[in-house]
Amino acid sequence: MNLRDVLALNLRKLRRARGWSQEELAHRADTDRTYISAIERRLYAASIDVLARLAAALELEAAELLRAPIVRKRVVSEDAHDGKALQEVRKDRPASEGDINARAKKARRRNESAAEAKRSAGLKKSNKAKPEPT
Amino acid sequence: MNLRDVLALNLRKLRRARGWSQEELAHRADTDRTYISAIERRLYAASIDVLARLAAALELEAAELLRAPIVRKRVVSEDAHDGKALQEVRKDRPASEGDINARAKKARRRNESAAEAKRSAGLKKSNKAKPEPT
DNA sequence: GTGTGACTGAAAGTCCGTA
DNA sequence: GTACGGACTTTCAGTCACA
Repeated sequence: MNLRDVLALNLRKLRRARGWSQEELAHRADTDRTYISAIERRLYAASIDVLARLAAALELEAAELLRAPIVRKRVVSEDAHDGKALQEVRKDRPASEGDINARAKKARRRNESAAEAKRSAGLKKSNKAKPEPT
Repeated sequence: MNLRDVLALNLRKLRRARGWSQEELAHRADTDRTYISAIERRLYAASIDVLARLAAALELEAAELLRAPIVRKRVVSEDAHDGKALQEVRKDRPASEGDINARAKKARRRNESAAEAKRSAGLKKSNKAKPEPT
């Protein structure tokens, strides 16, 4: 689940929760109807500028638009709890979905041999927390 | 404080907290060295695609990168507390800074008279929570 | 009310260099 | 280690007509 999916899902859900059409949201976010449609269909990777406008239109924080949809996992334990028994869990898998945009890989195909050697040579205090085996 | 500012501040802070150079982060995020520099200088409104890569590189949620920087307000009460006495507060002002990008205004200059009338005619259940007197 | 193709201008994003 | 410049390609952002 990449951010396009998250944004698309959140946008559609939040928009409908307010009873707004795409056009209505588009108007409030100062954008076009078809653009909202495109975002909800994951066509574009919206910039944080439009993200801010969308968040403002929906009257919530921009960060909320990028948070994975909440999946409430009910605790079925024996002792009866109240609402606190519900545990919020987000489907936040690393995910290995086929990437929509092929462009991102362009940067990945750079000549790393030179840069890698040059950089790792200066790696002294950098914590290598991400081995990243390609 | 718009999202460019938030991202710039968060990125620089989180990057330095890990002791990474811009180039180091750029490498981990599969992007360019100069691009990280540009983001930190608020030159671009990064797309959510790069936002995802940056978050992955920093090993945190993308939404965290867009959350207003935390300002810890120390409670100076008489009884000595431990770390729990610190209260997290985010500077989350609506803010009215002059917008950097002039392009966004292009959509704002549309002929609203027609669209407005057409839309408000169908406004029956839509909660007009945003009067927005321009 | 929404999806879609085509189109265009502007900005994102990459890559080189220099200071 | 970072800022900043130019030149370049790709994508976004915005709009329209049509289904």
